[in-house]
Amino acid sequence: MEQELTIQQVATATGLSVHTLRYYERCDLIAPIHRARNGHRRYSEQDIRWIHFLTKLRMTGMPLRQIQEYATLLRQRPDAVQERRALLEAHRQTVVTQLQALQENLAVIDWKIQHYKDIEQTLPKREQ
Amino acid sequence: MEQELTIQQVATATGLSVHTLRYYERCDLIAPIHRARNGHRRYSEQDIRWIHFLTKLRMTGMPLRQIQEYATLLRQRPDAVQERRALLEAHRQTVVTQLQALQENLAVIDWKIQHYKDIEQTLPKREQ
DNA sequence: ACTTGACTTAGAGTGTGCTCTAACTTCTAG
DNA sequence: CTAGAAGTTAGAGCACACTCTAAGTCAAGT
Repeated sequence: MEQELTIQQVATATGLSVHTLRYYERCDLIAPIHRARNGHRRYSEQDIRWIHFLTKLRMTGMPLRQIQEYATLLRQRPDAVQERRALLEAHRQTVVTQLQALQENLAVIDWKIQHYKDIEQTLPKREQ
Repeated sequence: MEQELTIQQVATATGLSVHTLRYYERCDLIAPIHRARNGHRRYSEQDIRWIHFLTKLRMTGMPLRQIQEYATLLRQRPDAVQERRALLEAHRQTVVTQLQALQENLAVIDWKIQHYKDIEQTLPKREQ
């Protein structure tokens, strides 16, 4: 029942392009994928799960370099749970900071939008 | 009482580098800055205010291209308040979406961190 | 007169993260 | 047997946002 997916299927399932999947493997973000007899990649369930998680890391802005470190740790020292947690917590902190900054800057933009609305309401005139 | 700042002072005040300030001007994100007799830039209060606002836009991920459009609108059609508001509101929407995605992905990372904590507590063993 | 330091320009270089190309193989269907 | 679709590789190319360099100008201080 081991379902092995082709690169195209994985691309569809994860939203990454086949180019990106190969690129990530080249950069060691993904461990060397098992090959069919003809040399084509066959992704396992576990591969897919990892790819899903790595896209979460990417989408929170973790650089490929750091994901690569995490991935290496995961493969070479699977029992180094603490180290992996430390990496995730460090990243978590940068995301939280990023989130706060984003909210503050959004507030400024919202304020500006409101300012424009006020101007529009007090009849079409000029403004800085 | 018109305080005119040098590029270095503006860099310090805004957190941008002098290189970036000149680059932004070249890209039309900043209107041509008034020059002293020797050709050196002298930034006005208004210039500073605009640069501060543009950094908010940048920090929320607005591409330079879009900021340039907004800046052009601001300079060439100062009474086009509605158009500027439309640009800001479109951007606002992408920021809100971005914010939501960030929070969802952060939740996944938090879940993973908690998972690691659980493993660490149930004595040093292995894990996927 | 000379050095120092802040500025100027055009243009080259860099880092990140893809994205695409060319040339090739391999499998399947007609 | 052949055409076409899907995969492979190494490596080139691209978009974005800076970042730096080289060569020069200019004003102030010693």
